[in-house]
Amino acid sequence: MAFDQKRISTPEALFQNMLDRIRSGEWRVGSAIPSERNLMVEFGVSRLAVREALSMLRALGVLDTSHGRSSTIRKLDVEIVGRLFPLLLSLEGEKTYEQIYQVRLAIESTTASLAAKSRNNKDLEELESTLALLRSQIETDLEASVKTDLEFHILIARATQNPLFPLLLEALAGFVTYVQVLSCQDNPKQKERAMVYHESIFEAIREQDSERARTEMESHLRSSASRMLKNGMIKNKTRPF
Amino acid sequence: MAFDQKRISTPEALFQNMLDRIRSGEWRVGSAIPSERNLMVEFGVSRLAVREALSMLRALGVLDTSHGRSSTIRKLDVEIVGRLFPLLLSLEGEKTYEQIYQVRLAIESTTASLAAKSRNNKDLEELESTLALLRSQIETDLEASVKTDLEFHILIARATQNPLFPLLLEALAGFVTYVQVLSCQDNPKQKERAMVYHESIFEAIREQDSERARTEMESHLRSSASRMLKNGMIKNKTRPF
DNA sequence: TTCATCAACTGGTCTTACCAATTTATAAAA
DNA sequence: TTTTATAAATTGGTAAGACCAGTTGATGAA
Repeated sequence: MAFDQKRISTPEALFQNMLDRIRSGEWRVGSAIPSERNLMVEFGVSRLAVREALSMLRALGVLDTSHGRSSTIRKLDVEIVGRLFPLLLSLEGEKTYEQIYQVRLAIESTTASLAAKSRNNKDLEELESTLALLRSQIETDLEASVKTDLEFHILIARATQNPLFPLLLEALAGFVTYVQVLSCQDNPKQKERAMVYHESIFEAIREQDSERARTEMESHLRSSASRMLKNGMIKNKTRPF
Repeated sequence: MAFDQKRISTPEALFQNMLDRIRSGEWRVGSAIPSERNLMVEFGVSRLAVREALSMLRALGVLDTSHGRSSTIRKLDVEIVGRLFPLLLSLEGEKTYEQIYQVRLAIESTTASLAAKSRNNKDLEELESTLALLRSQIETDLEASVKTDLEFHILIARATQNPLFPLLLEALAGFVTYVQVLSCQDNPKQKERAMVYHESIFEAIREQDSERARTEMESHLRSSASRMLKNGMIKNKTRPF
């Protein structure tokens, strides 16, 4: 009786069935699916079961639902994969700053490099204005500058034109920012040094020098991480929020 | 009137709330959550709403439910990410593949490098035996070799001693594997070429040559990705099942 | 033809009730 | 006393019925 397979519940079965219909193309992307009432008679189940199954599709992001209208199958893009990253990371238990930093370095050295290749003019403008904002904030509102700092990094990730990068970065950064808030107030000089890096990175991206962008980003992250660790701000565990 | 944000429905709100509880650690992984009846009084909603919210958690694989027992939280099932891939592929095959590949390259070039520095003897042994298995499989069971291939990469990620890497890789690689299964049967020669790369990577990790490990890994991924795209394996035709 | 109005959809939510596993408390048996 | 059987109490699974609230489309008046 140990290997007692969990009997699939009605909503679960419906869910699988509907997923199959989507995969098989019976329910095509963009088109409307039958109403809940119709589904319940078709499957011969209660509306509750139908609604639970639909909820599951909704949770996966494959179903678009709004009040009076009938639900439609949603066009999936990589973004929904990315949406799961934050969850993935937050459920992993406690993480050290170093672990997150390692991943961040892996991601961001690539985003910098890719951004230099793929950035368009709009990206460039946004980067520049954010940089300007950041410059003003390190003199006036250090605390706010941390948020802007992160924004700058995310803009770079966005400039890769690959939505997975900003999503992943955001998920990672959620664990780190609050630590930086703690530490930045004490050493405005560090902030200024970081500013120099930011400008170098920006220049490299503007000039589409992907190698330099990568290098500068690496240096930037390495330097800020090492001071973070040296200052002992982090200690060990980080927990989101 | 136009920017009428979709009002979040009750189950949706519950879902978010519960997700937050999980993220914040209020509901810890492995522990049981309150019963549906308790939840409905706590939130002041109907049982239907509670059940729909729980269904969503279930769909993401973060909730373990069986009949008479109370539900328990579990780590996000990376498999469910994989479940989405077939749906993703049917649309923008190449674009999707490329985007995921970019992230994978970013992650894996780093894992190879870090693994060379941090691997212990046990890691080395596991890598070696997996490599041996892989070698035998490319002659006997090509299909199974795809799975072993992935395992090899994940072992490298694990050898970094940073649990975030294998986690991310698993989520990303499920997709790649799926595609490779489609394509590998046709070209065993490619498989052999990949084997050479695998061995180079292994050697570099064994010799703790992190730079070479990174380089070989990059070459390996680049080569396998380019043939994947060139062979037109992805296209849009890949409507599974 | 144009536009307002009103039915007939559609999803959103609650209530009540009962079934079916599981766990626990309880009482009987060893 | 320990063990074991048995009976609640608890938990999830499912159904049916009723309303509410947006949306859509047909109807009919201007």
